[in-house]
Amino acid sequence: MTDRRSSPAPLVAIVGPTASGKSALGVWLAEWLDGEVLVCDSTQVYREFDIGTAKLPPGERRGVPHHLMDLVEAGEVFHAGEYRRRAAAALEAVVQRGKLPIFTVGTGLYLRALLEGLSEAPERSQELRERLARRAAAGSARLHRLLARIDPAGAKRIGARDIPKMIRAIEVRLLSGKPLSALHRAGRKGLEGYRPIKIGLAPPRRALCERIDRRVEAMFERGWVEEVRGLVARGVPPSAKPFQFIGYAALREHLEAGLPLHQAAERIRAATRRYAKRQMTWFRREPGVHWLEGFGDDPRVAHAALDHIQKEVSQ
RNA sequence: GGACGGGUGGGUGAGUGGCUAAAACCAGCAGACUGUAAAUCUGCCGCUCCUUGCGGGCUACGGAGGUUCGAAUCCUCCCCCGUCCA
Repeated sequence: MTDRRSSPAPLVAIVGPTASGKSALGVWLAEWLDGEVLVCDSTQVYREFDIGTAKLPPGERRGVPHHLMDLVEAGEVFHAGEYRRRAAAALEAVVQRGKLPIFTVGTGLYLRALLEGLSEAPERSQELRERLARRAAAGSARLHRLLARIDPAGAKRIGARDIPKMIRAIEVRLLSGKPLSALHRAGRKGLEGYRPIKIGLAPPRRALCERIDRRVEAMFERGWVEEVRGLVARGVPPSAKPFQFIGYAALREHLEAGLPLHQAAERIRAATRRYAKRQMTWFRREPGVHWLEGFGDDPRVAHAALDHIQKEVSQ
């Protein structure tokens, strides 16, 4: 469908660590360029987990439509493949409307899944995973030996303690009959008909850490603890995926096990810093990013981003 | 004033004569990651030198001395911190 267009449609992607101002820049650019925002974030797809996942509150969206948020319930499993499907559809719809699509990207894997596609590998199988998880409980070494037997190349690439990745590789091998590495070698089909323009936000580390601290504080002021209390009251189980997101487990512990709030807050700040670091590690390898050293809400950075996009679009 | 307990690397904290630049955890730094990715995993983490080696030198367990072939670990004095007694 998308490849029918005469010339590739521009697509803006703003990448950067958490709290670098992607959302603010997204809205600002959308206003200037007649665009719509598409969120690329593995946590914001969950409904009701709003404050801790840093969803831009509707009041701050200034009328700019935001897509790919609030897609599933807490109990549902969501993954890169699902994101790719939904994002491709949402993207197409935005372009059909004649608007510029602007992705705000916190989850690098999801952007890659959308732009470069995923290999032809089978989807998750819950039953198989449960069996493998039981096996892993007896020690990750057993899993690794199994993997080494059925997919030697995969076993070499995946750490012997990296249970989730081993499970995925074994799952693929058992379900498809082929090793994951072979499927990867076979290549993947990327998104066609679009020309990505990638903007990277890279504020100085020190300043970013300060931002993170302040944002965590602001989340508390917005009622994050109340949000978690409500989720618990509604019966969302601790095993639900979004309770793995930064802060939610700690706040649950605060509410249910008496973890002092200041300790929970400190844990949250530290976890967020580490997360920002991992995001930077990922994004540094992202090809074709035009990096800007500052926050997305800094007018100079915003104008530099705008200039760059306008130049790229007019080419 | 007296009696105990304690002062260890950025933090918590193990270590009670050599195997200890000193466990473990956290923080920090670097990295990996194609279907739960805000997840998961890996390496580094006193300073320094080179021929980068299970290499050399230096500094380090509150402070100063001492015992010993050898001390974070034992002894003496001093300085802090906590608890208790006066």
